[in-house]
Amino acid sequence: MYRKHTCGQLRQSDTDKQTTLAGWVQKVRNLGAMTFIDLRDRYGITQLVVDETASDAVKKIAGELGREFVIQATGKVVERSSKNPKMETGDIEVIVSEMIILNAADTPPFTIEDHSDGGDDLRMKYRYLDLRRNPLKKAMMLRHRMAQETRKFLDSNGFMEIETPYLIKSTPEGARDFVVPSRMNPGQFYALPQSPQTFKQLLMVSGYDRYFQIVRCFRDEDLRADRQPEFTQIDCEMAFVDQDDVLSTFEQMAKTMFGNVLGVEFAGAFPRMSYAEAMEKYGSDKPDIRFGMTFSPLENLVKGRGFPVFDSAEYVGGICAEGCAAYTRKQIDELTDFVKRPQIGASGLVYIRHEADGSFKSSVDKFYTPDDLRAIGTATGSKPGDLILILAGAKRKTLSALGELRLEMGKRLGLRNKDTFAPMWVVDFPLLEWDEESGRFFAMHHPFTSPKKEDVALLDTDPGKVRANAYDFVVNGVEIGGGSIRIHDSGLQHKMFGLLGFTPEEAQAQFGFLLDAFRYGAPPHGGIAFGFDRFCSLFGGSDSIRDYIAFPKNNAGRDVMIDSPSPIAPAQLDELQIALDLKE
RNA sequence: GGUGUGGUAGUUCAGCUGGUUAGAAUGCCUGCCUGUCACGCAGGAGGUCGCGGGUUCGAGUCCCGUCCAUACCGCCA
Repeated sequence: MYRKHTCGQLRQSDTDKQTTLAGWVQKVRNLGAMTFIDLRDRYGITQLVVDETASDAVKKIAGELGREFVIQATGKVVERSSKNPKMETGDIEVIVSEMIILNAADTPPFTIEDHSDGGDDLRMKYRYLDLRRNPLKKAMMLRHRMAQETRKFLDSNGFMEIETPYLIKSTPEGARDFVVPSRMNPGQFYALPQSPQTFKQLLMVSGYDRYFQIVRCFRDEDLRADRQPEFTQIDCEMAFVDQDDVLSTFEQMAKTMFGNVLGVEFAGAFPRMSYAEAMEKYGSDKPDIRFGMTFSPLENLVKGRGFPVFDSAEYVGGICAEGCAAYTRKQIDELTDFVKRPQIGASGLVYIRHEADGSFKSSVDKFYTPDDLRAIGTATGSKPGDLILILAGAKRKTLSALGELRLEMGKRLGLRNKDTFAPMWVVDFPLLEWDEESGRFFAMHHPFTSPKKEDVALLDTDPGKVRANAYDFVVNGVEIGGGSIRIHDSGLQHKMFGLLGFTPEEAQAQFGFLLDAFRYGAPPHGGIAFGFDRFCSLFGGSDSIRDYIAFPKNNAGRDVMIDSPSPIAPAQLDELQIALDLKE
């Protein structure tokens, strides 16, 4: 037995006990005739003391210790003469009588402390050392806790955990697939799943009417702080349900997780907002509703006064930033630069100061009378001391630019507190999205999403107007989950593929298994998938999901620790009958 | 594919309009130290200024290219 207690376990009540601890040397403080050693493991830190009572052998070993040596120490637990209230084990220490080095260690390239001196790439390269640090340990524990709460909730609500294959079939829709060559079928490739979508639908056909899986998914697209090429979903599907059934079930799951993991309770139901309303009021399909500052349409008030920018605009909208009337010229210039950045793409920013004395001053005084400005103030709900910010232009683009400006102002005004959670459902997404470039419709969610019953007739006349039984779970402006009620009728599914530009033959070749299955008794069904990594980072208060993944990939999709991806041996390529034809 | 930011000691960073031998902190090594817990004190070692080219009497500093990291846009049904 290597240890009797862990390094986070001993308390004053254990005084006089004989113990053996094992762990990593966090710090050695040699005061000459006595040496203090902080011994660390997953559970905490306990102070060891080598004093004058120690044998020469123990003293010699104490002198040889370095950071991160793995040691085992035996001794008596005693109350400290000078306690450390900052440590959980700070009331006691262990007077060492025996000590052995289980494994010496090279000096680590960065400090294993809460605030490490290591930079990101270095810590990625030595991820196994980074994981020894408290912040990472906490993140891993949070993830573990959330996975357990998920399983507990779904299990107790009758969901079955069923594994679906990772080696599946490449499909043309959606993200780029990762592919895996098949040795036994030369020239043919598996694809790694972007999600187990079709398999969970087939499970519904099989009668497993409540399924879930905490499952790895793969997408070969460029990375972001909140996007990894392999990521984890809480993937769920239910049969004999409508949209309300799915939403209420998973609203309950989310509330259970908020409650059990964070101790955060929500009084009423999560708000539900249509996609159309989210776009009109927040300029986003994932609004951050921790704060208001919603958009006010202003076309009717501003057009026809000779200001060309507004007169020619398809859309003019404003937000009211509370208490910002005193913004300096420099601050407003900063905001102008912000909205003019190519990523946002507005051509300019108009402001109206609602001064503390009730008067109005604007950057467009030349075109608008005080009464005009007052009317805009009323429309945007401004009070004395507020600043009204107005963007104009093509509707879609301007709404999203105004949305970015709103988020920026929310940040500046401290309205986006990480400890505040504002969950919501966005519903009634459009079924289809027109793509100018390829001149065809794409499924906004995926091709298996059902249209709203009352909109089905529009499929033939105006497909772009059809709303879907699709929904997203959004918290604090982050899309945490999304799903839909699926098509379970093979006729409707055929029609959908047709709208997406598939010939019947192509549809049969790509999704024949699903269309076939629907002919053998498919129940009405629908489901949802949560981005588990994002869920964890939301709970942990971080914008990056990498902190919640034990071994993440870097910006270029590389694992710098194991140095992957990497070339493979010619013999391996030969076996796969693959020849490389690298450009450049 | 594009834009921004960064790359200087093991590590985190400073280094001004180009100018003597490139600094600090921390870590590391040596010595001293009986109550430390960010221990303290004294001393020491440690640098291809990412890489390549250019401008210049002279480049860590300016210019061009390139690589790496990172955030975002495109992309992500």
